[in-house]
Amino acid sequence: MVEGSLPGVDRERETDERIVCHVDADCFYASCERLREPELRGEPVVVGMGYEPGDTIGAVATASYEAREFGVESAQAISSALERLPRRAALSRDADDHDPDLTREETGFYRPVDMDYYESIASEVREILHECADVVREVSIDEAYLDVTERTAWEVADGFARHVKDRIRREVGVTVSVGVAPTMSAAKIASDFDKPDGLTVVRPGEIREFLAPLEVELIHGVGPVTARELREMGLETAGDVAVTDPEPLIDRFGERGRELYQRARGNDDRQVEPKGEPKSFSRESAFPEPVSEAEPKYDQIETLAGAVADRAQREGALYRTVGVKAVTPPYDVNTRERSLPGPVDDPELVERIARDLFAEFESESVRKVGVRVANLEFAAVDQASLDGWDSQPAPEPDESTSPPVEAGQASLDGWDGQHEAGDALESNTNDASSQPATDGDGGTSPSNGQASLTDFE
DNA sequence: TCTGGGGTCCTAGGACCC
DNA sequence: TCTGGGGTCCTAGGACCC
Repeated sequence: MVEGSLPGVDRERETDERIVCHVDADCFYASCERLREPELRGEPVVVGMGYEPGDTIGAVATASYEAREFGVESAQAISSALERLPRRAALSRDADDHDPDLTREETGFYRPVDMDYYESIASEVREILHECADVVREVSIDEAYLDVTERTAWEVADGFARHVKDRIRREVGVTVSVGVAPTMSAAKIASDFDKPDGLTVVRPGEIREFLAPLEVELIHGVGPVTARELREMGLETAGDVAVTDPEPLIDRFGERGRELYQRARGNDDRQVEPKGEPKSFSRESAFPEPVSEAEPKYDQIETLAGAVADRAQREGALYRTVGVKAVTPPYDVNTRERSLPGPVDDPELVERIARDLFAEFESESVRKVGVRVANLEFAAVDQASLDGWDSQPAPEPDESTSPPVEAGQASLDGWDGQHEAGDALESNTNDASSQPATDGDGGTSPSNGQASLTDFE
């Protein structure tokens, strides 16, 4: 019943009176683990990277509310988490390994991240969300905005939200918190307001009052750095920001300052829109301790380059920019990137460019490395149609599969010794970038290939 | 909090073009 | 060529989010 629109209400609505629902799963990874391991219910559960017994680096991805009571938090290092909440298995397996005063109640369960499984649960949730709304924006695996303007009305919005929550709990088995408000930004804050298993409705006209007492870091987009600066400016709450002179905010934070001011006042005219294609793919990994020797770093760069290129290929993405990241002690993040004259799908080239860009850090102490591809273009075709030209089982460096590579190599002259003297080699990157546009043999380059298949999606 | 991984958006300077 | 203004692309870094 709540899913139908009520007679007489939808015609009169202004566009600025949307009904936006923000749905946020409660400690999603932990809930998923409990789904397949019901013994974990009611127990402290910590899910994270590097949680295979024996791993020493890693961090908390999700801590159940029981685990949070011990001070375990998201993004915490595994070592800190284990100090606050020892591993339950350690208690039972090795009685000498822990404080003898430790009771069962002071230990928790640790599980490694299993994204494939969480993804499968998330897709069940997504299905329900799409049945409940006309427009859904998935923000992450456990979070989405719904525009439900046409499906409900303010008078019954809480019943609608309850219905969404109940369906997800009954049909999937995880709990979510829901916020309903006239704007995305207020809905987001509302879903967080009463977690876990929360339901908060903020009606039009109530936004300012709802936001006013909230600490500034609760505003989306305000992190530790901005929060500290705001406090230095004497602004502690959203209400403080809402009534301050916006000029100093704009001077200090630019566009973000303007936006922050508007958000604090409850103004946010963004519409709920589906997410669109990704803009980049990346992989990174940390060493157990900083590495100075070149070899292990290059090995890792190669592995990551391969993984990133593989991901792009699986997703049907061409990329025009390749980048690397080197994190040096104490925690300096360095990035280098290079753009190619045209989009390619060429794992070998990703590897070569990544190695080349990384050379600068070859002999430096590095604690973490990463590889990234960006400037993506998606071939709007299904995998079967891709088989003909870019999904060969063992892709040969075949000119016909990725013509722009040649131009790319030209821009790499000087390090791989492949160049001959010639016009292309005098070109700088910007000159070279005009080449795809002047590509005369339409149909042979991947970008042309995809253009002709656009209608598939 | 001595620090994991995968993303997004913004800014700012320089190159280059008209 | 003592020299304006606008626009775009590229690169590096930073803040933030989950």
